Amino acid sequence: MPEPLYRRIADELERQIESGALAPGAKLLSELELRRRYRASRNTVRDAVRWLTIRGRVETRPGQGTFVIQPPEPFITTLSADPDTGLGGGEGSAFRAEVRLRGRQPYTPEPRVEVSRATGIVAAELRIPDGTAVVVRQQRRFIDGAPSSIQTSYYPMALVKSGATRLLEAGTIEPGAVSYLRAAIGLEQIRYRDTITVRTPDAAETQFFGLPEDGRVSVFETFRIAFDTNDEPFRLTVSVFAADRNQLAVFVGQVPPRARRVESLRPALTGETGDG
Amino acid sequence: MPEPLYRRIADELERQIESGALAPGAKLLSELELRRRYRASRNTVRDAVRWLTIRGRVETRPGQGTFVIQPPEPFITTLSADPDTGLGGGEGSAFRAEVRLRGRQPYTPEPRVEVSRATGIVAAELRIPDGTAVVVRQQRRFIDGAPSSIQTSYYPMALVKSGATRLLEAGTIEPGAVSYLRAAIGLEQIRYRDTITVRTPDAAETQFFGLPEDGRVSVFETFRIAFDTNDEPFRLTVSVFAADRNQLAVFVGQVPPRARRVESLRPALTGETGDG
DNA sequence: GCAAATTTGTTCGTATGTATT
DNA sequence: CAATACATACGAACAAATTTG
Repeated sequence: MPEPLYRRIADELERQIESGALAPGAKLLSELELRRRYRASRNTVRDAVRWLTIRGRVETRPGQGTFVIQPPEPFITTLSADPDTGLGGGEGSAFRAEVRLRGRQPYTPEPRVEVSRATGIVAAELRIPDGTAVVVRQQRRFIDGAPSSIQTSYYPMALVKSGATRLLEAGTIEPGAVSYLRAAIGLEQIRYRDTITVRTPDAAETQFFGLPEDGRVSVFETFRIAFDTNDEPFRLTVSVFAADRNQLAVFVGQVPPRARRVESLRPALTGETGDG
Repeated sequence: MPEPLYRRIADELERQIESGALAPGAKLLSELELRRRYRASRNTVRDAVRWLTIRGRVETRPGQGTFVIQPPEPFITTLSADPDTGLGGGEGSAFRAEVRLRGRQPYTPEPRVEVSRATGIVAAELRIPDGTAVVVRQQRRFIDGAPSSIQTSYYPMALVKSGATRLLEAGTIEPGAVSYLRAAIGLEQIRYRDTITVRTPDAAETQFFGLPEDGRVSVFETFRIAFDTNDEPFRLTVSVFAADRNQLAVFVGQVPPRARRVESLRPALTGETGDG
């Protein structure tokens, strides 16, 4: 019946965090002090701290202590297209514009460009045979110096042969690849489809975003297929966002206003909660 | 320099999972067997299993063993509006239609309806004074018997006074509350804004969705504000989705096709990964 | 239905290593 | 270099959940 000791300690610490007695950034008592405070063994207080760590409430730093997590100021990426530019999901210059509008500092180093062969999902979504050459353009994006997202786009090599040669150049394409394709070869993007998933980051993403290695912070992945006027897919863009510092917005209908940052509401489940 | 022992054990087990040697649903060796197999103490083996647990690769069941996670078949909810019905994000009948279209079985018990007072975010987003009465309608949704999402809508009581009395009734409003408001009091929803976040589930959500208690599986939260022709917000809908069994889709542009389920691509970071 | 065996969960103690101040 | 703090690793015992005989 009674909760295990480590949970009682964790719950008590969590209450102190919720109440503000332990503010974001504050240092918890050390393991030895917690051990005395709760008359538990060091392993048990470590279990309590680990529980809070998995829940994303605290982080431990070797040699320093355990600290209450300071949630990063979230950045909102608008997936639906801007009515003026047609850009959405932080494509091209839209990213820097959206970031500056919030009074924050964007940084987008030169994209990495390479040619590889489409396999699996890439080939299937672009409706090209497995092994067909594709241009891969990868853009890293930073906000206020912190890594924010990684965008990887796949274009069939056929587009380059049709005259869109700048796709192969290493520099940024301003204001965006979509505008360039329209200007260069008359390719019109008439619609796109985004699919959003949440998953555990892989090792490279963990490293890039500076996430904890155990994978307790997840990433968003948006999977965008863009179609031309012939209803053919001509671009696949995969964007990966660290979930602890990003939100997504979608506007449907007339005259989109600006997205507002949203705190979580956590609506209470009404009535009895255990009938499922 | 060498990786700690528990990580080496975890990595080896993870490789076996990746390679398929340990298929989804398979039972791992017991802790005692792993202890012999890797010549490590039971605690060290448990650390390895915990690592995989946090990463979402395995789950432990007391008295039974440790099993490779079987990822649930994801369900895709389309946030953008259906061009025919104007419904989006699984509103009203759109949910059951979208589920059936996938050959799966929807279940939506009667919504819970109650009147409470708007505070904080709810009041601010609906632009009504703190403490104003609101109708709260909460809908639980199941797919193939498994809890899938919880939708909570807040309507200003003023709508009821204007004649939309069915908002207070406990039954489902078919085909949806939006159509009803248009028919009953001429209220037209001309646009909405969704904001999507990922967070740790609270206790009630953990219980409803049957998620692990340590909060390692996160939830999506979509925050929808709907506006009428006067550009006034008249509805706030918060939907919470278990992130391990849901994906979201957004269509932008002409003639949305059907969303396709997407496996994660995990695009490799090109070039050196450590310049951040 | 019950008892035994198996398996994970909790808690303690102890020792040593590594990172930071 | 010393002190402090967290990380890793071992051993041991008992509890709780589940399956098996």
